[in-house]
Amino acid sequence: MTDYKTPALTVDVVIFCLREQRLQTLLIKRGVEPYSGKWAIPGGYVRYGEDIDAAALRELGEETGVHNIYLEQLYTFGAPDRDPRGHTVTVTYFALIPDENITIEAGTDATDAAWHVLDELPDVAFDHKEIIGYAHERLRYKLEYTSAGFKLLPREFTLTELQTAYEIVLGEKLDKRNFRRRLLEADVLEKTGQYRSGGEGRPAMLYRYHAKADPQVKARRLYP
Amino acid sequence: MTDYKTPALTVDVVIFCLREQRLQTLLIKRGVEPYSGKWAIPGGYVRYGEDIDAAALRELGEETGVHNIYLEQLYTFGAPDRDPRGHTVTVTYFALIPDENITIEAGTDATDAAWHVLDELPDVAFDHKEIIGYAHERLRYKLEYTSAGFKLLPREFTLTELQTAYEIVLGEKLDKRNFRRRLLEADVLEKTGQYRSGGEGRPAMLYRYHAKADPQVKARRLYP
DNA sequence: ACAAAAGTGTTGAGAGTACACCCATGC
DNA sequence: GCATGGGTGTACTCTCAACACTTTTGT
Repeated sequence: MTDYKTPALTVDVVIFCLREQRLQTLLIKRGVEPYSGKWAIPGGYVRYGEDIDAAALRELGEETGVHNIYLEQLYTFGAPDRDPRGHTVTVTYFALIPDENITIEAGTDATDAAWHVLDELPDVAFDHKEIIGYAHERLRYKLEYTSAGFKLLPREFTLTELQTAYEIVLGEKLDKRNFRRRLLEADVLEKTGQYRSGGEGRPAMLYRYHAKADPQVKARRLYP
Repeated sequence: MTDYKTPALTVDVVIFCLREQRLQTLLIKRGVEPYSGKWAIPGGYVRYGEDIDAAALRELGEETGVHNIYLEQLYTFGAPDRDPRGHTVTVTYFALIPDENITIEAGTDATDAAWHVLDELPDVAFDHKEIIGYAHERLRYKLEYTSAGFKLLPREFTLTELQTAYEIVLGEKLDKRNFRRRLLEADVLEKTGQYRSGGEGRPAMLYRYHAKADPQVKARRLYP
C-alpha cells in the first residue's frame, strides 16, 4: 500500500434540544487558534482505529455527559479550504437529546460550552453555519414526515408535550385531534398507565415509545 | 496544530446504468492485494487539498470517461476493520449515467472493468456489498418518490422509455395513463417537438428535462 | 362553581387509483 | 389492412383537513 498524504478527519455533532420552549443547539467556545474565542459545533479528530460513529458518540459524551442518545450521520463536508490549518474532512452528525439532567462539560480545547437559540446564533467558526443550517433542515424534515419527535423528549411525556415539540420545530400550530389520531395510528407509542398531575387542569396520560417502533418516513409514491 | 494520526480517506462511487433492460453497476477487478482478483466499486484516495466531490468526479471520469454526470453523496463508512491494510474511511457516492457512448477504461490498479447486473453480483471486496445495497436502496427510494428517473436516460427520450426505466428499477408494472399524468404535472419535462420514428408502431414524442426543474421529493406530511 | 388543560368524531373536498379504447405509422 | 406501440379521460374510493364540545381536575 502506498502511503498517500490524506486529509485530516474529524467528526462534528450538531446537538438539538428543546429548552424553554425554544429549539437550541450546543456550541463550544474555542480556546485555541484558529477562530479562538468563536463558537463552534462540538467535535474532534477521529482516532486511528476508531469507528466514526463511535467517535461522534465519544465527542458527544465528552461535551454533554449524555450517552445512549439518538445520533444520525448527516453529511460529510470536504472542501479543502474549510479549515485554515489544512485540509480537514469532517463527517457530521446530528443528535436529539431531551432536556433533562445534562451536565455540560467544557472540554480541554474549549473555554466554555453553552446552549444557543437556533434563530439567534452568534458568528460561528469554520463552515459550521452551513453545517448547522443543513442539520436544521434535516430536523424539520424528520419531524414533518416522521414520528421521530419524541426523541427530543424525556422517556415519558404527554401528547400535548409532544405536539408542542412539533410546533416549536415546525414553527406552526397543529390541529390537536388530527395530530393525536395520526400519532396513535403510527403505532409507536404506548400508554404508561400513569398520569401527570400537579399542573392546572385535567391530568394527562403519560406515554412512552416502544423501542421496536421504527419511525418511518410516510411518503407519497409519485407513481401508482 | 497537533499532528494526530488519522485514518486514510477514500471515495467510492456506485455507478448505475440501465443496459439491456437491466439495472447494472460498474465494478472493477482489483489487480493488487488485498482482494486481488475480486471485483470492487471504483474509487480511490482523496488527494490532499482536493475537494471530496471533485475526487469522486475524478474517479468516475477516470473509470468511465464520462463527465458532467449526476452524482450524489450517499454515506460515509468508517469501521476500522473495513480495510485490512489499515483504518480507511470512505465517503461513498452514487451516480446515474445514461447508456450511451461510455468508454470504460480500466485504471492502473484495475485489471478489468465491467458492468454487472445488480441482482447477479459476484463476490465483492471490502464492505462493498453493503455499500452497493445501500446505494440500491437509495436509488429505489429516489425513483419511488421523485421524478429523477430521467437521469438514467439520454438527453432526449420518450415517455415510454422513461416509464420502462422506472419499471425496471422499481421492479413492477406501472399504469401508463397515471404515470404520464403525474410526470407531466410535475413540470420537469418539455417536448422537443421531434418524434422518434423508425421503430414499429406510431412514432413517439421525444422529451427532454429542463435544467431548472428540480425533482423534489413528494412526501406526505405526517401532521396537518 | 369556575378556570384550565385533556380528550374525543364527523363531514366535505380533493387526491389517488383503477380501468379501455382510438390513433398514427410501417410493412 | 393489419400489427405495433403511442396517446388520451372518467368514475369511484379513500385519505386529508377543518372544525367544537365534553370531561376531569385543582382552587
